[in-house]
Amino acid sequence: MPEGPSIVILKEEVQHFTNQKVIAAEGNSSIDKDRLVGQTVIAFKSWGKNFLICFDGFSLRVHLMLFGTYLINNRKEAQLRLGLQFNNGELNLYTCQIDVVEGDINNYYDWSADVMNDNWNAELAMKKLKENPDVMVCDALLDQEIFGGVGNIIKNEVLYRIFLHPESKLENIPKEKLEEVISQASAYAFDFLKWKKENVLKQHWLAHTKKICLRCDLPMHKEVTGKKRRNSYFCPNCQVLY
DNA sequence: AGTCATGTTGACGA
DNA sequence: CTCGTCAACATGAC
Repeated sequence: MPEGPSIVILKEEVQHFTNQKVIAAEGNSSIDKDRLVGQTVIAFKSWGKNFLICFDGFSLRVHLMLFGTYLINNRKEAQLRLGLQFNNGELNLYTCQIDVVEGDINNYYDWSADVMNDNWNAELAMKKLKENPDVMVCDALLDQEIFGGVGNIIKNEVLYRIFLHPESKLENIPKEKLEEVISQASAYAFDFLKWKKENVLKQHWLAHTKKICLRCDLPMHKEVTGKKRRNSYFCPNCQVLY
């Protein structure tokens, strides 16, 4: 579910509920569900891995974390976190974190930091990378303040694509290579989106979960890297450590 | 069947 | 105070 492109898909799949009024709201979420009833959805948005349901004066911020799922016009046995009923169907959210954001959502999110947003700003990302010289690139890619929407799969695939070792420190990486980190973070997110829609995402993975490097035939390394302690799949032969 | 994982936060201790 | 570490949450794919 949870990387940025999956949230973009969710947003697209619920577009027919835009301008619809909430008829009923249920589920075990601790937010005030009564407040939602009678409210009209103004827009569905996404910021990185956050799915946003915008009403007049407030929004719901939904984060699917690692195991979050949703069903449209369908239900399952699992505990319902939040279900919204509309006249033309229902949206059911499971295993997610939901908060209320008061006021204008634009005051909470910088759209230029979301790699899939129309306002994504590569120059700003470069500025942030320069401000963190001692950070490893594997951590930088997962930093939602810099690359909103990038998750562990995108991280691993981007680094493999550009022949860059996950433990390279930003200050040691040549400027041209840093530019590739930034451009591919966004480019791969859109490839991910396309492949996921076609249900062929996994077969396009070149690094993530792979045991052998398809470029040099040597074993891939699976190793927890960086301060964020996430698994990196990489080829120590092909991916340069700066 | 057991293992692992597309994520994040907060508590705790050094 | 700050840093690192770890538990916690909860589900589905292989």
